[in-house]
Amino acid sequence: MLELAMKKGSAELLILALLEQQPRHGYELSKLIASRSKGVLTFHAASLYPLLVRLEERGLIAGRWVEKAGQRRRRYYRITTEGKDVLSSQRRSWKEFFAAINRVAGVQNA
Amino acid sequence: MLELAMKKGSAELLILALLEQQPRHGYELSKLIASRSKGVLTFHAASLYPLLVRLEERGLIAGRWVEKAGQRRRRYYRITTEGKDVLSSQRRSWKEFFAAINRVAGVQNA
DNA sequence: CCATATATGTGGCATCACCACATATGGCAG
DNA sequence: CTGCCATATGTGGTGATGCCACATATATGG
Repeated sequence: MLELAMKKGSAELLILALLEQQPRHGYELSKLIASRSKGVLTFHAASLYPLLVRLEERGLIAGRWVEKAGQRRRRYYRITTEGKDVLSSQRRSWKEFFAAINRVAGVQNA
Repeated sequence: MLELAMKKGSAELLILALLEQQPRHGYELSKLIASRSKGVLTFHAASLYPLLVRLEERGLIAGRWVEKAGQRRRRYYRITTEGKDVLSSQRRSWKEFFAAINRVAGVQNA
């Protein structure tokens, strides 16, 4: 498993990117992050739900409760226009970050 | 400037990588990280010096004071054998982390 | 009937980068 | 010669964020 520290701040990017494709609920997001990263990234419920609340407070995502028979209630989130802007900006920042790390520490050709 | 959160944990990798090349002192490390990353990464004194102490306590680097006339005292650090092992392992982890982020969030082709 | 997966959430803790500040020396401009 | 900047190392307290343990509630399968 990866070190705790290096994961900090990545959850926000991952959530926004997954919600860009379609609205999803919290549990689905945690499973998707784990499966698509092949188990490398795993964000726990205690990290994820408070983060979703913060993202909604900041207006980057919008949630609504969906109740269906034979299912526990789910809160589906969709990305907002502002969220898309932030995602686009974060993708650039992460790319820049990766490039900088590679330049200094030679991760790519290690 | 990059977001605070995404930098967390990267300082350790950067320091070990720079010390792999040759022994250096704290101030030099902070300047090197800033210049080689073209200003994208900037670790402040208040982050760097405590981290150097922690790395030395963990046996990954070893420091010694060097006093020269016409210079303030400097503490030069060299990477230890154990530090090289950890660096190698961290390079792998970061590479894995980058790949995972790219798979989930599509940073590479954004 | 009980364990597991689904589904959301809280309280307290650890980690780690930051700001503000402290200390000390050399060199340069005014 | 005085003030300011770069060099050089360090501390105390704060904020952000992920984690563990725990709590709650429903559907499904053995």
